[in-house]
Amino acid sequence: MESRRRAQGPAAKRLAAPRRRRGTPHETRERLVAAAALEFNQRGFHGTDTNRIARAAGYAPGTFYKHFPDKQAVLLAAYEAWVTSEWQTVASLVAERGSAAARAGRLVDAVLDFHRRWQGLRASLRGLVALEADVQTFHRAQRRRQLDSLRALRRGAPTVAGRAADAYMLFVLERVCDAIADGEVRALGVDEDALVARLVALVHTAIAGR
Amino acid sequence: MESRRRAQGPAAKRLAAPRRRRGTPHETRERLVAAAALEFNQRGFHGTDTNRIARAAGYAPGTFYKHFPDKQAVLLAAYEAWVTSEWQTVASLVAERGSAAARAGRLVDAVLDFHRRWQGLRASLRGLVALEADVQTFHRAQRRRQLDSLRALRRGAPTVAGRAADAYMLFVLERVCDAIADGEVRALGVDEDALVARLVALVHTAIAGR
Amino acid sequence: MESRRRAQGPAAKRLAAPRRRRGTPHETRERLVAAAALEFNQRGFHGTDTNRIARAAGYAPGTFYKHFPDKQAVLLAAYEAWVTSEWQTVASLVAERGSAAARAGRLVDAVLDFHRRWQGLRASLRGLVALEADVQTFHRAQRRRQLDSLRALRRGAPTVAGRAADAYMLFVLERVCDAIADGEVRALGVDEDALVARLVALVHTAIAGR
Amino acid sequence: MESRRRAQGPAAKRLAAPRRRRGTPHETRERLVAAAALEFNQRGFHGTDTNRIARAAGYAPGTFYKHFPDKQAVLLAAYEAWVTSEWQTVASLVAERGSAAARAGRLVDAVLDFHRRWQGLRASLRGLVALEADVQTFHRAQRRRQLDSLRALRRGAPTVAGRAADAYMLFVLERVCDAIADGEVRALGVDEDALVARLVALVHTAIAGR
DNA sequence: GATGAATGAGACTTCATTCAT
DNA sequence: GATGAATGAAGTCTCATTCAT
Repeated sequence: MESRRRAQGPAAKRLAAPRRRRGTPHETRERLVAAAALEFNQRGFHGTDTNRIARAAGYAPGTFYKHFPDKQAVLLAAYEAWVTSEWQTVASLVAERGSAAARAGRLVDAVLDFHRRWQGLRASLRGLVALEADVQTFHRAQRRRQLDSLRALRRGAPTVAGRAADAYMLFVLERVCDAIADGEVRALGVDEDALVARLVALVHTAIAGR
Repeated sequence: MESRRRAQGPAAKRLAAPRRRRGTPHETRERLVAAAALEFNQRGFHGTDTNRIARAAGYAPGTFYKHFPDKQAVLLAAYEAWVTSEWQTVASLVAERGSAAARAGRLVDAVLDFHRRWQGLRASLRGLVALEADVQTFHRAQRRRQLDSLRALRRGAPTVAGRAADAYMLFVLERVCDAIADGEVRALGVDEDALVARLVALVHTAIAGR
Repeated sequence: MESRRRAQGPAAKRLAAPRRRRGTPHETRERLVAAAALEFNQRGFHGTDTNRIARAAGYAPGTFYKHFPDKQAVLLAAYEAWVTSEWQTVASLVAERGSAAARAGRLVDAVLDFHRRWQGLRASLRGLVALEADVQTFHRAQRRRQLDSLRALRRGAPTVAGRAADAYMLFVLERVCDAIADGEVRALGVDEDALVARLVALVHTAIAGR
Repeated sequence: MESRRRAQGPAAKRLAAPRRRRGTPHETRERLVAAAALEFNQRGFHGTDTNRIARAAGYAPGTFYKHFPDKQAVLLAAYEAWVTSEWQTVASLVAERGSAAARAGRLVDAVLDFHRRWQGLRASLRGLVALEADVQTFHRAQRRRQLDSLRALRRGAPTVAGRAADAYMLFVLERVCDAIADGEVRALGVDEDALVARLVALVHTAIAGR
């Protein structure tokens, strides 16, 4: 009954692991971010797990942690990719030729499209921004970038009033697009076009001076 | 029926008796809802657990499930309590005497106050509305109630355009108040008063016709 | 391809869980400690896991964490139980009637027996004491208790020299008993009885004055 | 055969080139052993991983497994290197001229120094010796070498009694030096010098006959 | 009605090991 | 010989939920 030690035995050695090189680490990371964005968008941050994200990207669980320290880190990466992409689109639309009205219309359409595609991710994010300090910090940094870009677009004087107007526009645009994107507007029997028209008017004012 | 106390043995300790918080089932339920609202507000839906909620309310884990089928159910109950309370306040403010401008100001203040107090709960909710069918259904029902109330307040013609305007106002009010409530506005260096002024103007227009 | 949310479905509810009340929580805890002691003793701290300990004690994995904050905590509990038990035995042997020589002999036998039974646990402990601050703190507290008890047993002057002699005895007793207990002595072709005799002599000196 | 450098493109960065540490396989192995010894000493066997060891030695994870079949193998290699080094030092000290007392003093100092430097490695080892058959076998082989060396040093009769005395001395020396090395003695308020004096006396007896 | 110990699926993360390059 | 991205089994811990008392 004594000294029953050394229990590990030969089975202590870990098994092999067939693996396929599928490009650069950077590509792997991108695949993970893309898979995570999709997962978060469809099931929410708390509705998936890192194993599932890795599998969706075509990798084993461990691979995830070679590229991100934890689950929250991909969220941030996915968030950043999305914001960057959206903002580039917006910036190029604003810079286009054409009447301010036309540009405003295209801009609202583009934002609406982004919100439709990333509705779930956005919803998850809002919950996390309120509770996770890192996410909040990141979110505010993005917002600041947006505001700064807006100011540059306006070429106007960086008065506080201007900044408040910009912020107001961002909040309104964001919220109304969310409402349309997640189907709330339609479910409420509210006319989407009427809301879009309001948004276009709002944006028009903001970029008209340019 | 309320005298159920632990029979105290002869050597009854001087320690404050465990003091069972008894009462009607309704009271128990209310305490649970209140505790849940606080918990969700502070730590988010995924940041607490039902045991913790029960304990915060002064009950054992099992008690929770005597009153709610699952965790989501309290969220809905807490949500309803909050919306009802907010809307009663709003309705009474609108109904007050005084200029539309004054009433609009008080209304915005009140909404802002609610958002400040329930910032965390609101943030959690947004994530859940997008992901959980039941929460979404519930949320839309509340929204419909709000729109219907607004229409009644306006006493105006229930045109679709009016409904769109009301919805727009709700979305804007909600989003900007959230931004102020969670500190985003201040962190961005944006003038809060300027934003509040915009909200008041918006609300003023909506209730002016009354 | 949009809004594919609400993925949880009915399977989101957790399943039932038949459970049997097997006594007081205190008894549960004791069973867990006992099972952990056995596991650590046989497979080492890093050779088992908390799920296995729980199962060995007749419980589900979660039960473990109702009684201990983490794996290290049971280690400490098992350690304490063992030290207490050993020291009670030792103290009662020292207190017995009879010649100092006879008592010294019985004491060494008893210590040796403890070391034989808890050899694996002791070995694990030594590694942890060096690396985990909490374990080290705990270990030193136990050691201090031993030294204090020894001083009391000696009834002698609490001189530093006396304390050094006591510590020396403890270390030697411990190490040689370990060597005998884990079979090293026999494997080396060294005469166990000769070593035991040395220990008895050492202990005799220590308790002779009493 | 050593000129394998990354072909540097035309735009070769000024950054210090990756500087491959090449050399004979033997050198690679030695570096790995040295790095492992340090890692085990600081963080314990279960506190590091083979990737970390490889990196610390300046290599990639795969390189480790070109030189050792598994993690345990480096431990053994590090252990052997250390024991050999210690024993060479001890042997040369014993062989020195001078009084037995002086030599005993220097020997204890040397052993204590070794224990201080390799405290963590030693602690890890003790846990593994009890649990891993290979480590135990290896450890006993080393011990036998020590005992045999001691006998040779004594030039005396290889009686069993003598062997027991040698073993006793080794155990005591080892344990007390460990206790001093890991700070336990000081933490207990025990006089280190008094313990060292006892060790010197013990060693003196052992080598006096020489 | 309330209790609270117990459940167990499952999420997050680690790391010894492999193999295509 | 070396590389290092990838592997995947496994361990630690959580928490929504149940049911015998």
